[in-house]
Amino acid sequence: MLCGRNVMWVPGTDHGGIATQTVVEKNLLSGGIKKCDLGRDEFLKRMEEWRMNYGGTILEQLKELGCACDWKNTHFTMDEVCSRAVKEAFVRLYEEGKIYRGYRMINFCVRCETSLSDVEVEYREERGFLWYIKYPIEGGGGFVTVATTRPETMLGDTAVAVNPSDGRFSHLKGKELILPIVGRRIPVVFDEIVQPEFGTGAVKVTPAHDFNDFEIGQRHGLKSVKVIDEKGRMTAEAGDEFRGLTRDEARRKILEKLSEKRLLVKREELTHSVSTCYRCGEPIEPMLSLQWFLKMEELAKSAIKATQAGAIKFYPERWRESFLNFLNNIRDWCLSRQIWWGHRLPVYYCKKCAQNSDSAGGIIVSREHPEKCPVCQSAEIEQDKDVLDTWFSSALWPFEVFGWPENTKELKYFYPTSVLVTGHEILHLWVARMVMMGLKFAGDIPFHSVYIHGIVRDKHGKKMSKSLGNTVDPLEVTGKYGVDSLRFSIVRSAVAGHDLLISEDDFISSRNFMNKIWNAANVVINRADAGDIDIKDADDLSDKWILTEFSDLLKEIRTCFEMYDAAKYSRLVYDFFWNKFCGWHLEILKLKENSFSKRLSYYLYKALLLALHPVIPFLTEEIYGCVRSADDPESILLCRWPDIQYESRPACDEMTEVFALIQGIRNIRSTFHVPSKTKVSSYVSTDEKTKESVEKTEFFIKPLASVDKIIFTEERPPQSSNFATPRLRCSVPLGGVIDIKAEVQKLAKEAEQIDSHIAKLEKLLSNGNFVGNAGEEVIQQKKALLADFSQKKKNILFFLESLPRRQK
RNA sequence: GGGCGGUUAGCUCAGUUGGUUAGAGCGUUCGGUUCACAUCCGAGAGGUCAUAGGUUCGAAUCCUAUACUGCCCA
Repeated sequence: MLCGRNVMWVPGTDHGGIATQTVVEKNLLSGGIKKCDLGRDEFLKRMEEWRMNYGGTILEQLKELGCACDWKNTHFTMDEVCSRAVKEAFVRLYEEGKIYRGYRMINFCVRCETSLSDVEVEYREERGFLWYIKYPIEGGGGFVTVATTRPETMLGDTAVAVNPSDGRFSHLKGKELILPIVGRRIPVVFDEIVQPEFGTGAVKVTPAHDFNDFEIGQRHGLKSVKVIDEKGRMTAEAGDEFRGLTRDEARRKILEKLSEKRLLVKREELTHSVSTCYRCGEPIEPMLSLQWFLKMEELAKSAIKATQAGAIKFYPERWRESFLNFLNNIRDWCLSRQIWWGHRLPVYYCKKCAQNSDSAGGIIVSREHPEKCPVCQSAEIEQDKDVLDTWFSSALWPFEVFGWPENTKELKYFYPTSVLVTGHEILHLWVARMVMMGLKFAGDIPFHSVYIHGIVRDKHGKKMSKSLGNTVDPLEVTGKYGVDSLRFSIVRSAVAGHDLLISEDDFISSRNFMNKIWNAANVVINRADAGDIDIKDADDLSDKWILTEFSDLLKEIRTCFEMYDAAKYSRLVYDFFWNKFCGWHLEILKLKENSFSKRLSYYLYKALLLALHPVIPFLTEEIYGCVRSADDPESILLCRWPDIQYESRPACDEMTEVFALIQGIRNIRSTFHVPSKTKVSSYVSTDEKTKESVEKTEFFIKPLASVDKIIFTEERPPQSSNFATPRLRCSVPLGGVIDIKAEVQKLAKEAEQIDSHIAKLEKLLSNGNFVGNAGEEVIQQKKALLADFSQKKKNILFFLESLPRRQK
């Protein structure tokens, strides 16, 4: 809203480490080039080229959509400012002992050839098999049958585990088994984590390739044998005959051999969840690996505290739970990635020191590339080959874009920022990390509000995807329907917390609305007048009504913005503009000569342009150029948000009666197919006050209802169709076309409906509990409603009694 | 397995702290070439608010259970 506050919308992009590198690698591969052929430096040049060509696409789209970003402050996570911040943050965390290097079980994608953090892993239900394999008991006491979904990992087994409470296996205490094919002697261990219901109740333990097994291994002091390498091939430790095979090849060979040895008992179909890489979809290979980690517990605690204190609000609120749940169960963050595209770790190794001491020796973490080792002065220094997780740099975004670690003017002014708009799928990956890093480095939360938007889907609710062919190219839509239509369509269906389904029909509907706004401008320009007005001078009933309605609208809109409810806002302005402003106000304007009313219409239209501007920027700016006066600002962007406060409830009540009269007559005309050219007469019986309202507005009632005369009389003319409101009776004589029987039926049906309402209300109002418990306002409201119904009933009864009774 | 949503008109959805005669858009039916707009105007039809209980003077709204459905986490 144009309220005169300083706002900065920082646009920018991240480098999308794994995803971007994968795309470029694929492109190169289609030309027969592997990244290793190019070497790191040359490959990074290609990456940079690609980024120059495509990296700005999303920013161009934002521009196309008319987003009011501060383009001069555009950032990229690998630009100078951000890179400096990343190094600074890493070094500080290392110096505090929060960043460490260690052997841990990590998720590894053998296709992307890199480690992944926990949050970068997705689970997918897949149909597979559960194989039952017999492991001979050492000393010839029979077999133990284990069940596994991944037989190829058996080469790395270092134990078989059973639940200690499972009586079926108590005889195995202290026994050893012979690992088939390999021949290794492995112990039977007893561990609570084993579920007796799964498979046979005995599971193989592969500490180097399974998170649970790793823990079992830790508890029972088991060895880890790594049988799959970073490329997804079997290692030397898997044995000579398997070395170099892919996981699938190894699996086939093992199953064959087991079957030959009659150790394969059976195979069952099983649907199980497979962990996959969130970027390429390949199954994850959990493995033991030397990586860099960030300790999260303390960082998470501060974020939890801030969230629980209400410093950060979520829209919709329920995401707060999901957010806290993540923080409460947080694990250390694996920061290193074995790819080339990204921020190289500011970590250096002194070869000499490393040789002379254990693995922790020789590590230098520094903002600058060190010339020589601070310990041994050797110049044989090598930077770590890995790069940082992209999200590490994204996590610093809210303050790095303002020049952190320098305490710049912008940082002081704009931090903490106000609102982050994002999708729920990166609530953990990005939002949580920004909050933690913001608290850690900028000393405060990065934003007070997080708005979670839905995902755009097609009209059947399917996620848009290129393979399904149901994607919508925004530029195609804007070319066809205009940017404003696209914006309006999306915003109108963007109800917080819901995915939005959009289709061609929505764009058409929005386009029609744009057309309506444009056409209304014609009416205003041709029939209304520019010029100053004081709304307090409003005297005309319909003017007072539209002013009240508009004032109400502005109030509601303000609430919508405060609640980040853009969908409701769009609906409100749409409804007001189309139905109230165009449907009634402009139609009435056409019939007026009053100079105040003409100026008011012009004034209101201009204010409406402003109210529509946030979602319809281009069209409103265009029309503004046509309707602005010499004193007005040059652009609608420079205008103040309209501040119209006006209230006349009596005028609204009177207009309600007038509208009901017009609609009642139109209804009758339509029912009897009276052509619009044919004028009818209307006989109205009403109270003195309503009579005055009708007289005041007769000049538009007549043309809008196609009525030539309005006669005030108690009489009901014969051969007429009739309708009633609480305050008036109206009869329209139509001669022979009237079917008395149908007329009676119509009125009787309406009377019946009213009776049921009256009965309910009477019951309610005679209930002592209601009168005792309900608020005074509600009671008055119900009484008024009952009075209205009773009046209307009376009016209908009048008609029924005066109509000729025809029995049968 | 744990957690969080959703279920309202043919379709897509609104419905704020319990009190409106349950609404909108699209679709549908009928009628319209009045000089802003057929990308339009007017009028209508269409809902036992998933089901079963409960709380309450009063439930689409709160509680419990069930069914179907979606998402997240393990």
